[in-house]
Amino acid sequence: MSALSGKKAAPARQTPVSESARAILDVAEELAQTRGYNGFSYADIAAKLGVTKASLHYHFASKAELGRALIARYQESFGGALDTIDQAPCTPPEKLRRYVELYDGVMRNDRMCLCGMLAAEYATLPAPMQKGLKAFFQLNQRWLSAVLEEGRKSASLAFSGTPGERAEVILGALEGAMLVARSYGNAARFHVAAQHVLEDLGVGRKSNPDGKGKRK
Amino acid sequence: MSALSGKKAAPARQTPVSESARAILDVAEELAQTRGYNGFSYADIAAKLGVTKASLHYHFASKAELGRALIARYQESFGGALDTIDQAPCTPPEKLRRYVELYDGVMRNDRMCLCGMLAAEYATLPAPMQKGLKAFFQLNQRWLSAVLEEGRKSASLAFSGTPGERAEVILGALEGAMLVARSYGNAARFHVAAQHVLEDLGVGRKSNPDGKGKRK
DNA sequence: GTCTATAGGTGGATAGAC
DNA sequence: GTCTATCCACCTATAGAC
Repeated sequence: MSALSGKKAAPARQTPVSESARAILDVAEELAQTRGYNGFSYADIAAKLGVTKASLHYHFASKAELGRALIARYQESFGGALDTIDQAPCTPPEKLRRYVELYDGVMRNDRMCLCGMLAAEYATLPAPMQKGLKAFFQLNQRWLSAVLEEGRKSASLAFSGTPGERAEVILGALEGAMLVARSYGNAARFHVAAQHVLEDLGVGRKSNPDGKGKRK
Repeated sequence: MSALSGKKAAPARQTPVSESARAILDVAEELAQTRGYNGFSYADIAAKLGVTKASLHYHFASKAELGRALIARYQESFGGALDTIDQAPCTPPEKLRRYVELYDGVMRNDRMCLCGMLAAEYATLPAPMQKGLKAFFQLNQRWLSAVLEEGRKSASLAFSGTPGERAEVILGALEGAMLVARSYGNAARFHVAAQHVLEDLGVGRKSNPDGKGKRK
């Protein structure tokens, strides 16, 4: 399964790593998304893969390096998904719906956004991972800002404040909904919350794909 | 300093613990709110207090017990703050403003909500702590639901969906804004995001305390 | 590339003196 | 209540054989 929902968004020349390294990253990613960076060890990964801890160090010399690679691959994968959305000829509301679907897919997988998870542990992370998190959130914020601006111009989206400010609200709302849903609710409750976030922007349901109609 | 912003909301008969236990909880709380449950150790607390690890075990036999007490005290403190808001004669919009101020205070203290932080590590926490988190989020959701329902009846708040659903959106948005702000932005950016969350409900700025005027 | 073996450190936790 | 001393499990990481 891909790093995100499962859709392979173009072959996407991922960071050139061996097949073994990819398998390690897959397991580490799942552990990081469910238990956090400080919540798993090389022993956990080794056990799941049926290898020894020492062999992991051959591919990733340190846990810090593994963590850095984890974020880099996630960002690449997520960025690819955003590119795919941009390449499809669709309206700003439809773009936002697809954006939310990315998060929906993660939740249905019983995980939460890798970077949202790691953001909680920010103060304990090595500097390269901290930089990676900032870059990931900026990537999201930039993409959302562009979509919001386009939507405002075409009157297909309605919101107060600047596109940049609103992008931050949306990003926070989705990350937070995942965070809370994992302990308090579930994937279905996340979906409901996410739909309300879309509604607030004037994005209708799928039965209204042009997004012109607002409810409330 | 109190568990929250700093306002002492009534003497609030906190869980009956010794002065030493209180000091331990204070330090542990700060560490948990900045580094997470898996991001600090008894050694960290002992160092900050100038005592030995062994003496900590006298007050809290296990880290799991310390974590449980941490959440219990936080919930008690937070619940007290909500009671204080309810006892003051103010409108639903004003109640929400004060609710957001609680979170603002936490952020200005360079922390994030204890339970939002621990929610990320949910899968790694002992069962009593998991139950505590659920209870905290339910407390928030119930309180917000009641305020939203009251606001809808008096037409001082406007929102789509049920009060319960909207409460979840608000809670997630605030928790997520804190989460993201700590790595990507700062307390000031959290404040901006939180104000937009209020605006979306038709809550105006302080210059308009009755909350009747909505913008955009 | 993967293994065995181990180093060196830190985690939570306990026994028993004071 | 707090200390010293210690236990043992686990952590990341390395050396060197295969």
